[in-house]
Amino acid sequence: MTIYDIAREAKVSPATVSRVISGSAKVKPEKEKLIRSIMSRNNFHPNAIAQSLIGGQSKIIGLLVADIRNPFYAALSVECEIAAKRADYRVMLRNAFNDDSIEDDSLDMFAEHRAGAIIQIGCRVDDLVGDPAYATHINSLDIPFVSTGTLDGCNMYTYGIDNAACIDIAFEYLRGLGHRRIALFGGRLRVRSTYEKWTRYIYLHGKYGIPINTSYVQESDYDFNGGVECMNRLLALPERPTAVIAISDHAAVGALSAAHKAGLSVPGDISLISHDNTFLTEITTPRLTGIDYDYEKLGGGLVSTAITLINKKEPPREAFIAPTLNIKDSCAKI
Amino acid sequence: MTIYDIAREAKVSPATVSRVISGSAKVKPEKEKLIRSIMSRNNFHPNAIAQSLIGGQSKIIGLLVADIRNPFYAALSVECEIAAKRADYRVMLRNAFNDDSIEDDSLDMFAEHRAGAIIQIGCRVDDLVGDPAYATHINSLDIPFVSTGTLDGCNMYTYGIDNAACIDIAFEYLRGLGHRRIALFGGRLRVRSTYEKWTRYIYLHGKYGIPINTSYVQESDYDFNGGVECMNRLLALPERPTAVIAISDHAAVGALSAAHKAGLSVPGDISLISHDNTFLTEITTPRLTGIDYDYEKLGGGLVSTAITLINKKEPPREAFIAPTLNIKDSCAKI
DNA sequence: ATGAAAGCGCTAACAC
DNA sequence: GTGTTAGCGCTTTCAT
Repeated sequence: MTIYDIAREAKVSPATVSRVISGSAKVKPEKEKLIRSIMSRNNFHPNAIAQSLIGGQSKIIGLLVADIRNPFYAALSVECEIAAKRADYRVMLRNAFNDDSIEDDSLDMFAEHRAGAIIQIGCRVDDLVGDPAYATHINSLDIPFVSTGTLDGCNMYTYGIDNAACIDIAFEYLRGLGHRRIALFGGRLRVRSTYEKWTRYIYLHGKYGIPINTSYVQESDYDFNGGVECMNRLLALPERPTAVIAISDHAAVGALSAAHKAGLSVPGDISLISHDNTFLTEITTPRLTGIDYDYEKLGGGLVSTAITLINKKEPPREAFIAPTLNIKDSCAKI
Repeated sequence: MTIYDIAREAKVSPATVSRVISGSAKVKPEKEKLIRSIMSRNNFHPNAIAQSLIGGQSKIIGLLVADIRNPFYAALSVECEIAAKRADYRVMLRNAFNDDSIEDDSLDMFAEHRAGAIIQIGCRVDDLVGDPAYATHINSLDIPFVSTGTLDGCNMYTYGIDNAACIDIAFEYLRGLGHRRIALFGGRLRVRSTYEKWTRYIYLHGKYGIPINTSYVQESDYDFNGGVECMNRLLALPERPTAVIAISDHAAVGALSAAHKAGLSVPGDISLISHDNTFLTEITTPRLTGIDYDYEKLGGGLVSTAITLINKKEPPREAFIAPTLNIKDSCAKI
């Protein structure tokens, strides 16, 4: 079933059928009605492939994420999909699993499908020190590239989160509750967002003249076990912190578990504040207070930046959304 | 950059370039080497759109899930993507969010992209009583349709989970631990998998001559709050169960939380067994014993069924993988 | 308002 | 082994 079949049945030219599909030009109402009825009677679906072949570009946005099983990426991907749909674009999702070769391969796959734009969330765009080869690869594609992160030497656009502000909010909140011995843990310094948070953490200590206890800053994986390990290390300290900022919900849940196992009450004995506000914060006891993002705005911003570029307009090179504090039950006055 | 440009530069015909891209026929090695070098020097990516236009079909498998933020769907989607990639297919993911109109729209979108097959996990293929209109819609597409569920009147293939076996395993395990007052909760009877589990639960009571306490079977949402509510209802019973089978990890976490809030120990006072074995089972205290699925096999089976159909072969109409028991810390001898 | 026809980038059948 | 050529289904000038 093609527009030729429809045209023959409606006794019009294929061009006329095309016009009613795309609405690109006026067609006599009675003809249009006839054509539409023939199309629906035959379950006709215009061939997006043929349509794309003409423009040299498909209405697909390639979405490359680190791992959709991580609730943060899942939440953000969903918002990207919704935003894309609103603009009549579809999302082609790929997981990179922190495997460079999958990441490269995904880029090529998007290129082969002539994606209008590529959005990447996680993996090499998160590195503090970017991989030049990856930047070159991206540049060679000549496809608009948007990310929550950045990559030096890459012609790209960033729509991300204000990481320093995350720490500002968490720190000020804890400080307002009377905390002075505040730890920050989880994550890797080679990840830019984490690096920026750590930097801000140090800056704030300087600002308020609080001495820095280097043991209060701990590196780890971003997951449950990372949180467990960090918390155990902190609890073993001679002078343990009264409050803890975790780099992710997942790590925070691990930290909470470790604290409970050590017989401590949260927030009675130690306050805990998290990042990402995924559903995990709702299923723990106590529920986790944490830094929240407007996922809809973030996903919408990524997509609209991408679509602006597809339309040959110039969006801002960088934009950062402001995080907010979502107060639940895991922090208390000291 | 097209194969024509490559051909001109290599002084061969476009067909020869096509041959080296697809490997569909022998090409003199020196020519092939030259062509490949020209392609890579120019970052040439063969146009998948043009390729698809010929076959009338793309190498895309449409994957329709209820909600990727649910860890069960995320785990399964990932396996589908990996399996598809291995067969040189790409996955186009769509979330339906239990919204019928999005579900229908997604189907049409897949059809427009000439997806080779559609895999659906969740939503209307899970209903005990199928929606005939949806079946008609699927049938009209004339695209191979594979699902973990089923839909009456629909020309489709099922690759799912043996739900009765889930209950067999859980029930036998608890029975072996000495439990006789076993509750089953969560989920909705209008969902086929849940219905099958409930049915099996009742059958097993008959088999062992255990009287059924109708209050021990509770309907609810599949999420955290559903679990909380069910557990609270069970705990309010004059004779409360000694063990509980939750319909999902999410609900189990809620149940655990409710039990703790009521001052009960799990598994000391009450045993808890879950379904799905997502990462949630690892982040609770105690870690949750539960029914596990071989996600890789399930995702692989869905995809290979789809690809078999794409290749005009006939896979089994129905296949069900056997669940297993993953023993952790939430069940104890009575 | 509508039709005719060229062409998007590629593959496959056919010829040599 | 390799070139020629006819489409795949659609959009889009260019006429009318």
